Amino acid sequence: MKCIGRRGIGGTTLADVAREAGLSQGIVNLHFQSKENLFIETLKSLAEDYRAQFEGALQRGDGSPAGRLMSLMELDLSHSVCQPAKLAVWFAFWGEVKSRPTYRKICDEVDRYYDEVILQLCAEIIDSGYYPQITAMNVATVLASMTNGLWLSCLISPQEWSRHAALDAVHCYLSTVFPQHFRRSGAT
Amino acid sequence: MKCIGRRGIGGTTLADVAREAGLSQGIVNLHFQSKENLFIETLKSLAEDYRAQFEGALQRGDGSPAGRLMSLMELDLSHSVCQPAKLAVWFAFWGEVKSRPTYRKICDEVDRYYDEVILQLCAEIIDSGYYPQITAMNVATVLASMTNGLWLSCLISPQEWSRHAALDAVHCYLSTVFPQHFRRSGAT
Amino acid sequence: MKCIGRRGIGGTTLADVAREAGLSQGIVNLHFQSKENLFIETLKSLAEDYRAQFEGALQRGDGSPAGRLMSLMELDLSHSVCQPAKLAVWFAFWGEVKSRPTYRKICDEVDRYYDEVILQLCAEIIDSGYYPQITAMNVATVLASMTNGLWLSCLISPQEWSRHAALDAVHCYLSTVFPQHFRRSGAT
Amino acid sequence: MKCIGRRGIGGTTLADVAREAGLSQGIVNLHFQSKENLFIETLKSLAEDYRAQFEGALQRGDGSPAGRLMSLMELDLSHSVCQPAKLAVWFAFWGEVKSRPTYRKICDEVDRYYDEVILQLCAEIIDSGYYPQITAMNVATVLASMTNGLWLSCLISPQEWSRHAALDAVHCYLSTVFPQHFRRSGAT
DNA sequence: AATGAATGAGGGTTCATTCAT
DNA sequence: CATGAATGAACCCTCATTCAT
Repeated sequence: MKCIGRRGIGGTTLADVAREAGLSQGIVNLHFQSKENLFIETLKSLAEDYRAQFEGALQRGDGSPAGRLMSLMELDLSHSVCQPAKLAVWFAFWGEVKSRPTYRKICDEVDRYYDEVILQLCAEIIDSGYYPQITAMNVATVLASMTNGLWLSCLISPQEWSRHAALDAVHCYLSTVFPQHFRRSGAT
Repeated sequence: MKCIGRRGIGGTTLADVAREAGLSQGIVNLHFQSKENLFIETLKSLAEDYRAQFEGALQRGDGSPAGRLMSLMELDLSHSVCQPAKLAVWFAFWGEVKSRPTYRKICDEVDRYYDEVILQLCAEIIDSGYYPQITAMNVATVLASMTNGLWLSCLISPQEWSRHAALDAVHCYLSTVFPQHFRRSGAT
Repeated sequence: MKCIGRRGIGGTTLADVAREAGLSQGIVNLHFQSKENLFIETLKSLAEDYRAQFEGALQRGDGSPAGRLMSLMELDLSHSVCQPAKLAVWFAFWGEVKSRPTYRKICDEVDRYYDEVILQLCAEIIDSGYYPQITAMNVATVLASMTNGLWLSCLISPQEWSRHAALDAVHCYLSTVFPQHFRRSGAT
Repeated sequence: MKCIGRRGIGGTTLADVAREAGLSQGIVNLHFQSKENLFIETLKSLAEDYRAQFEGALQRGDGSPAGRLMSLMELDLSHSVCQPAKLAVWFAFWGEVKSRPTYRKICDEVDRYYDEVILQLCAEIIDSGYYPQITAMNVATVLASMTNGLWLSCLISPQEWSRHAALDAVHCYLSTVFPQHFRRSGAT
């Protein structure tokens, strides 16, 4: 991941990886069979890492759907997830998704699970309140796409981009659509 | 762009490009000096193309800030912008942004202009209504990041992804934050 | 010649030559048929130029063999012949002589003529004096090789190399072997 | 060196070198990093080889300055140094000296050391005799340039050129300028 | 007579992969 | 298990040469 973050996927050579790991070049192929497979395992590990944090965030909080939803949003905009070095790796893989079906499959799986959980939480929130004009699908779509989009800003203009402003925007949005569940924070 | 869409940036060779263009390999370097420069020109052209459509969308509509804002959102979710083949190229470049400062500069410029216009439109909408609890910044952040995020979904799960559902989500969001300017549509 | 002097023979491209001449690339081949032929014509021209100066030097002076010989030596160490830019071209061709028989033939012709004239002059000098222990061949060999060798010094260490010191060495040599014909100059 | 001798510097390809060495093409760059560096190492090796022979020649002989000087001259006109194949490599590099500062530096170093030693030997000879009209500088200049020039003859007209005639000329010259140290040989 | 866009072979170089040790 | 020298295919790029204009 360090290498991909530094030089991109196309610019990463097995020699780089071996050097970074302090190992010989041969051992990389011995363990991963091929460069392609190394990348796939990297992506899998990246996905698994994210999923673990995701599960952790779900456990945290007061247990209410709104709390868990907020917890997930905070994760997506946390320092851990938003580091440009890590995001660069995600975008590197997304950039190859079109031409590598295997990458797409893994990314798709993460996305699907993410969407599913968000959708479920939104549904629970709507069920436990009175929101006649809102569908869970609409809110879930907005939330899921927002975080992805915010990451792009983080990647492209890292210095100017403020995680707090983003979190503020998310909270503002939630308090607008779900006023009964999310308290209005003072606008910054 | 065809080649990048098919094979990614790393997988695109000058031989591919030349074959696709029905020309000899030498002529590519004669006109573009280097592969790197060819990619930069490609990105510039992509950015210019988007900008042209962007300006076009700004002119369309009834001229009101709300109309223009909606027009931009419709553009971002239009068939023209959302074709996976085109998005693949954008993501291919975003995937390299971290390791190629030149790519970042071009992408950043597009983003900056986009954000600026959206922010201005939101500010005008807020000025022409009564929205004491909303800041233009918050709404602009949500909108800008949403479209980027929706493109990722379009890229990763193209078959399932519905542009209309996304547009619906955007409209739902706008009618929630700006009820005086955006009529509530029937939920899908 | 300018191009060869700057970049060497291997580094000279037809595009360089055309640019230097302020002409199009096509016209070079139209006139010279091929790059190889252009180089051959260049070498021929270089040889002819030298030969013209050589003949000129032979006419100059008082007409005596000793005077003509000295005149030739002065030519070889003159500013016109010793300019590094020109010498570089000669050495560039000599560097290719082994692998290009045509180059060798031209260089050989120049050399042969040079040796022949020098030898003849030395013979005349010996005949018109009393030098029982000297053969014309020996002196001619020394003189001919000296000038070639002095050029190499001029090429390799141009800044430190003094044409006057070289000329001094030549004169010193001649006054030693042919004391009746060359006056001893004050040693520098 | 074999390849350079056969095809010149510009005509030598890495494929040639690899084939000559019985190795793959990749390994050449693995060891030498670049073609340019391969040539530099070649020139260095050539220079070192010559220097080793030079030192060897200095040790040989009776130890007197005159003996050592003659020994060096004999080296320069020896079969080992004068083989056209080797000279071709030297001239190939000299032909590029103008456009390759690195080549010049290496050649210059060899030359400088050579000149210095010859000059010193001449000075010692003059000191140990009575030569009021000769300067060490003059003789050193003649000797140093002669050998270089004789090499050119050897390269250009190898078949006709006789090392013995050249050595004879050198000896004749030395016996003329330093009659007390060099015995007059019978003229050929 | 002259142009310069276009060709395509061949160059140097990189790098995933193999394999003797 | 591990190494790293070696391979060779494929890359980008250069450039002599051609040819329609």
